[in-house]
Amino acid sequence: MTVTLADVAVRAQVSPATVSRVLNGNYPVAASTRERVLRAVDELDYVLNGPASALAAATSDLVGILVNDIADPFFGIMAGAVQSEIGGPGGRAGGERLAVVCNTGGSPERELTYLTLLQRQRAAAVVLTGGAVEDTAHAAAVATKLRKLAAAGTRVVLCGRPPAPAGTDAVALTFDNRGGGQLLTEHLIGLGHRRMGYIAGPEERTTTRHRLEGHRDALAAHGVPDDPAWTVHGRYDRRAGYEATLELLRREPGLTAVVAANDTVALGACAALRDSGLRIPDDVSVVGFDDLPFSIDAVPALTTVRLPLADAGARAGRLAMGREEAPPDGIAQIRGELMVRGSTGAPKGV
Amino acid sequence: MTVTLADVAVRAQVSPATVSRVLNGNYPVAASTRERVLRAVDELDYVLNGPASALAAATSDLVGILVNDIADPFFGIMAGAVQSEIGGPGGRAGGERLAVVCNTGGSPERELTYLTLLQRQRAAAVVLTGGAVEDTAHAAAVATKLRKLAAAGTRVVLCGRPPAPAGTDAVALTFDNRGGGQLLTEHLIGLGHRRMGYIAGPEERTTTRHRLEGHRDALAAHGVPDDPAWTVHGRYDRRAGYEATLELLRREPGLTAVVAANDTVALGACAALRDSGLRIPDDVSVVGFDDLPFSIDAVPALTTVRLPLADAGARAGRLAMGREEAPPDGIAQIRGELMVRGSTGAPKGV
DNA sequence: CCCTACATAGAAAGCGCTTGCTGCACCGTT
DNA sequence: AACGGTGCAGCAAGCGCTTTCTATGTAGGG
Repeated sequence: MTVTLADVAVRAQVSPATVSRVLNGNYPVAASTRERVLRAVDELDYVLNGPASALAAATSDLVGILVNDIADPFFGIMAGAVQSEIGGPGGRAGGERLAVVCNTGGSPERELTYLTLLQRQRAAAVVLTGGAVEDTAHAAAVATKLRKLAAAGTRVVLCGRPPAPAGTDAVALTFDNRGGGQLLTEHLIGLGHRRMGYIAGPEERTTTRHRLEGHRDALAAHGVPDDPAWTVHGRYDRRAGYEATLELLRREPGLTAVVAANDTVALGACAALRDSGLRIPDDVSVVGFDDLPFSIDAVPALTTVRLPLADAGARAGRLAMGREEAPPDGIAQIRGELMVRGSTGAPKGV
Repeated sequence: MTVTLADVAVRAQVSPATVSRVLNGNYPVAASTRERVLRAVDELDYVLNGPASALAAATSDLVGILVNDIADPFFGIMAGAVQSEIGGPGGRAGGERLAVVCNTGGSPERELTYLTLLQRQRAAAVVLTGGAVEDTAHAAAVATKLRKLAAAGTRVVLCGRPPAPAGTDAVALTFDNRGGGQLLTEHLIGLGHRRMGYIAGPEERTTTRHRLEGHRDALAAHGVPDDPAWTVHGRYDRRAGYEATLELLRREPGLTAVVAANDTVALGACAALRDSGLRIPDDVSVVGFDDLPFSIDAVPALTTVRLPLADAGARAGRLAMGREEAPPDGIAQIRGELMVRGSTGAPKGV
């Protein structure tokens, strides 16, 4: 019923082997023969059977991209950039690759399951984005999985994620979350803030920890008091930012600034402040992290740290395709850039 | 080197056929045998070879999701919902399916290429999201492709997209863009607006046309003048909204409202108005479309039409899996809900 | 004019899995 | 006691492609 390689071969009056070679272009085929084959392909409207091809060649053209939340532009931007580089349609590379974007929802189990699924598909490469979960058992399981993937010829790239344990020869592009956190808090300290609330992400994520550490480093470096009660953990979403802000205000009505784990959380914080009758930045300054597209449209525009998400994703894509050399030691630290905008100002009375 | 079904069979002292049947669970296998097999699978850490399985069974567990822009939450939300329903890890269904999210960037060619790629992979289902391009040649090409996919057993679902030509037995979940556009403009007319600018999306998209038609229908129905110069086309992004607004202001400084093609564009419009020294909604009212999460955080919050993106995506996922009955005629119209918020008010002097 | 070299095409052996059919116990019937 | 069922397991034939190895035709070199 469906057209197969053999059908094309018959029509072009050549052997199946020749058709395969024309299609793969990795073996000399006389120009006239090639043309005949291509015409037959066209006339029969032949479409290669991917699974069969993958089975015979022991590799597929699938590239997996693991993200925590596909509805979050933070991941969408990276995923899009990866995809544009791996040579899918419209990508600049030749071979046509299919990007498989997998939504883990931040769940370690799902992450593992997706890795198995990709292993099952004999994926050509896997890109893991976003922070890792700090759970020893899980980290070990992931490392094992990655090692197996690598052993099976799947290239593994971490994008915006801390390096995997040694042994996994995965290339890592990590964001300098710590440095970014420091930048932000130093900016606030420089403006005169001394009582700053911190809305952190989920406790067990590396991203959360690093950003928070950066904040604390800055506080310590400048001798600014750091009350544990001024830090609240929550999810990386608007709602969490809203609620955490109300909670912080309850605990310390005298806060002059709120440092949010990321831009989305910061928006929630802004909403909560506004609803509490506080003006930004006159009463309370707010900072975010990531510089997602909408941050500039907040009113006032959000002071934040810009992460080059698209660049990082593109680079990860190239690394996944072996089109770019891995950084020394397989690790590259990517810095963020402080974007000072309207949501921060000097505290009242300074 | 890699463990195969045969290895497991040897270890469990059964035939490969039995192992396959245990794994697929679609054939009676004695409990004791099953257990032995499962233990062997576990001990050997066996991972099924997807391509081989797909080849032999003539179907795969890949589900394709085509989106215009993966970095846009509009699509991210739908894609995430589809994915959670198709039974990937964490999904409620049993079988483990891999969602392949394909980023067309709105390009017809890429759309076609991706469909071919999915056809090549013998995808179990394909979900197309977002408006279609109104180009006869392209539409015909897509229809042909969809027909072939369907013939090959791939289920096709359109989500937020107008129904495909008859013959393609694709189920369509379409958004009532026209009705939504009408709602918005009627709301403005009701507030007293008479000079409204309209920032439309790219000309050739169905979504663009339908929303614009809704707007014009409302104008006509209420006898409000409709100057063609008050409509500007642009892309569906913030930048386009910003520039289009400046252009509209240049053409007609007396505008009292700006109707944007979607929320993202509306944000750009707000920024342009603000930068022009105009207050929202005191000087100019603004409305968007879609009600993306960030719309409520705009200041003032955006009046818009809420589209149940997550619900629609989930439903599309279920349809793609054959877990939900198709609507009569294979078409379901999904209405939007008017969300009146702070960005609209009566024009000055009313 | 024969021999070696090169360029191309073909034959055929899998790749690892699924599945229709067959085989064989064991059981309840007549 | 012979027989048809029924429940499980195995055999073996592919699924459609890639790729190694071999065969052939042609062109040059001696």
